[in-house]
Amino acid sequence: MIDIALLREQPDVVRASQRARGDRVELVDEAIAVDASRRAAVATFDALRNEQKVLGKQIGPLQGAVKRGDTSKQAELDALMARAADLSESVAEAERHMRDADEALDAVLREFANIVHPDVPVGGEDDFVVIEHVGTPRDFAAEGITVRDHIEIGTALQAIDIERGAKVSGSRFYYLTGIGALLEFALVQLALEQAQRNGFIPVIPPALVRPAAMEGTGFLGQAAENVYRLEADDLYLVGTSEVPLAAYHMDEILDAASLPRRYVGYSPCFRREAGAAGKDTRGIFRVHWFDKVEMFVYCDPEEAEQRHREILAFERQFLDACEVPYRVIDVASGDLGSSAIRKFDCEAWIPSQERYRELTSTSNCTTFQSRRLRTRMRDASGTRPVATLNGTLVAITRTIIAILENHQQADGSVTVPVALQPYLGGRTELRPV
RNA sequence: GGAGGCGUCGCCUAGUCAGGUCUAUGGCGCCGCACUGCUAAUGCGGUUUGGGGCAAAAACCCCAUCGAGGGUUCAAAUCCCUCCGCCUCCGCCA
Repeated sequence: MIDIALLREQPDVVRASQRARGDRVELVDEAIAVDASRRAAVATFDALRNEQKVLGKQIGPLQGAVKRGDTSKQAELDALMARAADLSESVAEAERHMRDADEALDAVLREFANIVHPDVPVGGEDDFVVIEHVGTPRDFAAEGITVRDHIEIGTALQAIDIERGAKVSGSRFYYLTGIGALLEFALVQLALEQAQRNGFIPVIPPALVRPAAMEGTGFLGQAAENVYRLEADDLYLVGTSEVPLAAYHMDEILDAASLPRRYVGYSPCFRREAGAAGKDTRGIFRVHWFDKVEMFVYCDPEEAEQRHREILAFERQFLDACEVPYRVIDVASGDLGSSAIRKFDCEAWIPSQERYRELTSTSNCTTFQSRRLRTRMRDASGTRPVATLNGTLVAITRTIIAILENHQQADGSVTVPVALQPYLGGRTELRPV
């Protein structure tokens, strides 16, 4: 949710943001009108309610006097009671109006996505700006290697079992077996260790959350069709541990001295992939479930940009450890999630596809999520919403793809990145079984 | 799944049976001031959160807020209903 004060005081900033995202610009004036009528409704109710309370204070003692037998006050009491009865109806009506106006304002405010950062490249999905390339894709042809994709490699290693995943759970499901399963634990351990060195508190969060948590993090808006819902229990399966980590401090006021707070969560991620029919159907690139280690930071909004860069650096640190070539992109305005003002993606080179694909992603959500979740900070100057930021440390399936494909050898084996070796019992290579 | 208890402004707590002097009590903690070689102690004042008004800030005023929502009433922390959460016991499962 955006700041209503910004809408009142700098509507042009909001208009520019709407324009950059390709969202409706007229929404700004609609919201301003709704805000004005809400304030009028509030003022009316407040005045009537005040009158009612003043009256109530007179009735109390008067009734006490009458009860004690002072019948001289009876007429005065009756008059007041009559007025109070009238007023009661007006108050009730004013309250209904106020409540309707509150809901209307809330509804219109929720239609706004976060205010796009001025440096974000304007445009659609393809209008991103490449910030940097790291590493160089191998020239497999020069090495005399016919590139195999992660399914071929993973099947030979008996690390990935797609067929049985489909048999048991349907398309876009898989089993990780043997070295595949070990690879997950190795990646998770490497990630958690790195994160702890960088000041993150490890968290195993719940992967099922109540509607308020899902709603508050902004996933029931434009992304709703990709969320699994358990109808019988009114719970949602999270698509990322960003959800339980963002909702962790819901309805809390954090001491400014305790910021920034850095959490790193490990959880399964469930995605319906409703809009992606026919897309990336091969292998484990796009699946309904995978495990992920996710960084989440609460900080003073003043520091948000700096913290964002920091998270990006942590993502790069991990990709460097995996020894895969990648590039960093500044995602274009039209492709930002509704909560983010800016998003950097790290895309790894996928040899079988001969292109860069998203492995990790970090978003600066400023105060957008915290307003909905009522997560605030308190310092000498008072209370105000905190900023929240998130970033992937390792999305298991895609990272396994990148490692298997980029480190494949002519004999069918896969070289293990040095940083991962200690977590794989010292293995330097993975061999077909 | 069954039975019972509980939910008050950071923490603890009074108030709920008998609705109106509740503008929610007191303690702890915290902040400010005073006093004091320093610290401690003491005294005084302040200390939920959100919204609205005053052109802006401060001050001030008003409204809402006693787990959430609804109802009864001129009036609800207090009475009634529903829901949520926590605790205890029983059953079931691990």
